[in-house]
Amino acid sequence: MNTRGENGSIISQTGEYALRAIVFLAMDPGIAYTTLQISVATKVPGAYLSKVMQALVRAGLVQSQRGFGGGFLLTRSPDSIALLEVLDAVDPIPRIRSCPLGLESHGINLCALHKKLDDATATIETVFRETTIGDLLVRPTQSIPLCNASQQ
Amino acid sequence: MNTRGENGSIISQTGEYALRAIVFLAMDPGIAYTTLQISVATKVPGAYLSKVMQALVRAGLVQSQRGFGGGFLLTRSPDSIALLEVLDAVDPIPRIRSCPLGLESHGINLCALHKKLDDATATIETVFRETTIGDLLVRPTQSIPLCNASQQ
DNA sequence: GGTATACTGGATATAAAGGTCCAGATATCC
DNA sequence: GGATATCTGGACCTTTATATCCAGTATACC
Repeated sequence: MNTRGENGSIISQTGEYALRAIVFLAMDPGIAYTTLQISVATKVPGAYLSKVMQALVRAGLVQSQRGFGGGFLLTRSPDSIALLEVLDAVDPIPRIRSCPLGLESHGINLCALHKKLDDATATIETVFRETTIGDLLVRPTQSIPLCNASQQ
Repeated sequence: MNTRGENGSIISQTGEYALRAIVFLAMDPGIAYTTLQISVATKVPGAYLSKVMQALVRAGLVQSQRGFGGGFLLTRSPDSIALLEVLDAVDPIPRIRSCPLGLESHGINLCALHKKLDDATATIETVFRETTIGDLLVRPTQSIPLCNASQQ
């Protein structure tokens, strides 16, 4: 019913865009990049990226600077930014907090289903909480990752 | 950018509907239930559930019977149906198979990002592959789960 | 101060997911 | 064989996520 032709990820397209932008900025901490520069490098539609960056600024993850020489800049060290924070800034991972069916007449087994679904959600939430942007950066001293192998 | 007010799950709304229906049918294997009955019990919009059931029939998970006394029926034992099969029937979990940016000029760090995202996806895919509908059913011999506690 | 650069925020457009409706096809019962 | 029950499939509507556009504002340079 849903082809998911474009997105192709468990997180929203917007969430992915936000992560791409933050990772890109993290590659040169201290240097400001414009929306256009980030857009080209990360292949995110410029006009939409503009909205995404605004959300990241509001969340305090990124600092903006207008005018000539302006652009966007991380406010913190990449090692201190969890992937989850970035996702939360634009599109939080939805947890199942109450039974979607209501309590009255719902079967106990459907309850077990939602427990399982939320457990799975909690698992990836934990992964994203414990992984930082810094973890994704390839340092010069480290070996080159299997980039070609895992993509082609 | 996305409130996700309704769905509230890491899988699509449609995927959740499909799971609810299958779990419901699994509670009484061998008995046919109509769209209306399933709809009421699982609180899935009837007209839409009709579409979801069609997909489950096409996938071979469910058998349909028209006319008086008809309805839907599981084709297999609940213990042999993985959650992943149900999701695949309506809305497969999207894996990241190739770099969303293309290879040429993309940063190696964005590659690491997608690797991480796909790893997380693979994790929940595995959970859903190894959990069966039967696992969600509460047998009479088992104790009552913490249904009220985890929902209200 | 004028000009060019760049973010901000609101309005609007497009695409996809979710949802409805109904005529048609089968099946059962009497 | 008529009446009723039920799934099927196509057309259509609604809502949400994604994406675009542009006027406004702040900043830097000369």
